[in-house]
Amino acid sequence: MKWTKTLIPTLREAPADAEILSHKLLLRAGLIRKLAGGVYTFLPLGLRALRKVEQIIRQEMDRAGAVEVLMPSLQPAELWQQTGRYETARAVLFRLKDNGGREWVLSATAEEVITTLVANEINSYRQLPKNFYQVSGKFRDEIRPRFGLMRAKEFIMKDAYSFDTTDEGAMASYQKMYDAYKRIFDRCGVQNFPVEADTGVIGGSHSHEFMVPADTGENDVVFCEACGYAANVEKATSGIPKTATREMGATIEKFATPGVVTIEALTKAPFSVPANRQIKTLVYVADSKPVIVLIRGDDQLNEAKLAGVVGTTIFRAATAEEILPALGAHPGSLGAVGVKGIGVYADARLNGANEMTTGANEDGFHWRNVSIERDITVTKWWDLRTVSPGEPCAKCGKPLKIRRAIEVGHVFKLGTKYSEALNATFLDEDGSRKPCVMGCYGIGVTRTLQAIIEQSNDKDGIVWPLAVAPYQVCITPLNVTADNTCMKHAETIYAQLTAQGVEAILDDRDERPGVKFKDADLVGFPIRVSIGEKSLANGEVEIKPRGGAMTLVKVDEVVKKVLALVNRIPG
RNA sequence: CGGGGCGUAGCGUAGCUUGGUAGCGCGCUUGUUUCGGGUACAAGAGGUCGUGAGUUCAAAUCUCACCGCCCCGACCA
Repeated sequence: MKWTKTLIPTLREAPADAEILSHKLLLRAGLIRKLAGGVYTFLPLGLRALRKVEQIIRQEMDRAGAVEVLMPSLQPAELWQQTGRYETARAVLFRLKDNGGREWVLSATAEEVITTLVANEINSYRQLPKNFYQVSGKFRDEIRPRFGLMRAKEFIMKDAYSFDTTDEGAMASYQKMYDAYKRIFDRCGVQNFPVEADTGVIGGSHSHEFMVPADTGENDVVFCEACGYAANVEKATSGIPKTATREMGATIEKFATPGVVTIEALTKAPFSVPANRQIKTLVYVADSKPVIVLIRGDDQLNEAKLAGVVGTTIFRAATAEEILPALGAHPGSLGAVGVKGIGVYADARLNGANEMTTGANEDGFHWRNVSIERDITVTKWWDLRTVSPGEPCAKCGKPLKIRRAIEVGHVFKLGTKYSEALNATFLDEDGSRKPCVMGCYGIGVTRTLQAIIEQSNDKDGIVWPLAVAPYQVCITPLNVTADNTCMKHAETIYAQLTAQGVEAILDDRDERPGVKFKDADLVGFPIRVSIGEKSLANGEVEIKPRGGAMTLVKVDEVVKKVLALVNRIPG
């Protein structure tokens, strides 16, 4: 490809609406342009890089035994109603009506469609297991698109769905995908690691997210350097001790605490109750019903864990106006002592705790000497607290750390939720009809592309891993007039490399060398071959790996050297 | 949706407080120059100042509404 034939609109300055480095580089290097918030056009170079990522994904999915299909983006609303997700996923679904008034949704994911297909086409255990995948546009009405491709309203996702006859089979399918994901991200040249992930309201124990470490990531990952434990903070647990149980005896007692409405205030004189002897009482509204959440005064609630126990993600903190009639006091004086008729979910760390202090549901009063077991009716004990850095690892006891990361992939064992709802059943060997055991596996393709850039750059621009670079080699003649020797050599080298299957771009712009070098660095081509009159006088041209040192090679050796570089660099 | 901020040429921005000729850098066009890391000089094109209403003799500037965009929070590949 010749530079002047394609479109590479590089920018010296980044548009003001780009905040993080990878987003700025995507724009500055001329890879994408914004059409609207969270909606982007891929320009020729961006598309080439995207296709590289997709191709790696396809190869590894095929290798893992999955088969590619392509499902429609337009899906009938009834299908989503059958699984209940028309309501539960309402917030992110793009919904529309055709001119006849029929309701549709734009594909946010494809469990309904693929499960319907399997329900219709697969009848026997002899046809299983199967794993179908696709690479396609997905639409989510994100509450807040941000960071360019990181969180977009329209994006490219690889989604795969496995169907097995047994739980063990499903686990094997899951493991295949887990292994394939590791290979995919490694081949993309991006640092990555799997973490245990929250399974949300579907439940189950098997879900991993693949993370790319980055300070601009939207996920907090808890990890242990000593034993390798790693989990999304939404899921992570630690070996932190439970609250000490003291000698029983003290009787529950109400005391006046005028004006004290925070944990912090109660730790001070004259009360001097340490935060770890207080019970924090939070009120949430889940599925329009109030629920009470109890955690220790010095702990933080983890809302993802709360979602797991209340069985819905549709919840929010209750307002003071809702709390007053329910409990009889304002936030700051709340407690669960004697409360009945409202669900009370207590963090496991409080199990067995006594001589605790908590609000009395009477403004300006607290209880002391509360024994949870004796004084509070707990609906369910559950892990509800958020792990903090430095807490001991539950497996090995060493201190845990937390870091930010970008989620690029997610593998999930689904079970039979969808196959039951949509009747994806098969006849087993013994003649009995059973629902398929499913798994689903997603990779954010466009997000992965940006994560690679976020991780792989320097002050001059992108530093593409060879495997995903839009072009492997940029040939830069410093003089482009047609009869000039630089240009003639450039054309020859370009033709030879192309004939050898190397993806090369020839910068035939009549620009000053500085401009060409800056642009080549900004775009980040892994190898640059520069052809100038000075070195040509010695029969030499330059080879410079991006971010590496330049070497001079004889003109007739350059193709061989470049081929060696292209083959040596992993990918 | 809650909180904060911003909309002036393709990009980055000044001007707004205190109303009166719309300015600068980059990019773009033409010419000269330069020719190994964003050359220099000159000439030029390019603007509904987000949209609409209001106040005023006069609005980029003041008021109101709407739209769009960005950041923090809830959602997720």
